[in-house]
Amino acid sequence: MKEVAELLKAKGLKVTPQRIAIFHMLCNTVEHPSAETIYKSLQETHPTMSLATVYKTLDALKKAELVQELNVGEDSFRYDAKVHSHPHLICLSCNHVYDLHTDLLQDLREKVAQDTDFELFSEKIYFYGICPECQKK
Amino acid sequence: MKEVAELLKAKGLKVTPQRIAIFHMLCNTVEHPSAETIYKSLQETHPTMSLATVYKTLDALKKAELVQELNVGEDSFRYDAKVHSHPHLICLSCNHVYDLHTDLLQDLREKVAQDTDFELFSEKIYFYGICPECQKK
DNA sequence: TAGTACAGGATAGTCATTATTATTAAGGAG
DNA sequence: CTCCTTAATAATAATGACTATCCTGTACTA
Repeated sequence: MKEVAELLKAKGLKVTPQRIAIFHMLCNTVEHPSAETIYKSLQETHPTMSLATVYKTLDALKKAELVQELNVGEDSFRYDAKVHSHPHLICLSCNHVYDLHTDLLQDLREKVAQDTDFELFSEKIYFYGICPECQKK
Repeated sequence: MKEVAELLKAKGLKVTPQRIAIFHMLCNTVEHPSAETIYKSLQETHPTMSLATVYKTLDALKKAELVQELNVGEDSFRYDAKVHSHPHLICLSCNHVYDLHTDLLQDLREKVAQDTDFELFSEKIYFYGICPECQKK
């Protein structure tokens, strides 16, 4: 919990209970929640927190590069505290979003940059399919 | 123009002037337009066409797999008549979206499927950076 | 050519996100 | 530690992309 506050401060963000709660929650989940989901799951511990605060905090965290925004094709964004660029796997059955840790994409950005003369900063890579759990059903 | 109608019919879609216009426009652009953009650019030739028709047509084309929907992180979707899965390059300066034709990603889906035990159907890959044009400025 | 199912047009509704505004609290200076 | 300034929060209204509705019109089948 302490570290969370430190990270915020290190980025020049004012440290508030709301920001700590949201960032802490994102750091300790593997779920890639949406703003709405974050809001609901913090209702218990922070019942007075406004949904607008969640959005603004996520925006602040995003700009501070403490969080990345995922765009898996749903009607809302999801958020990931693992800010290092990595691909995601989306199960079309249970709608879970999983991190993919692989070195298959290691030099990809560099190679693409060479091929296209683009100056590349980041990439978003999403794979869509059925997760092992759902395949069993 | 004829082929466009044939493609629609082949997919069991009723052939209407509006659908022809929208699909034809998508087939002959490299711009990856949004629904709004499509609507505006067809105003001249089809002034009576409703925005709702654009949305409904795009939905029909998407379901018929004649078009793919892109989600580059803007507040609206873009559409691409090149339905074969291919990566896109987004210029953060001019906001243009470019197709990337490369074989760097050839066996990627297969490898990822093996690594993760997912059954994979598709992927979306976006690279973000500055295009050669904008770099000159 | 007539009938029917489905597409189009107009527009109201929905829902995620953003803007607004008054209030409150964080964090630095003294 | 207390005051002050600035920025964050809460509540809520507004925005804007997209969807639903509903009635009219038209593409296709026989």
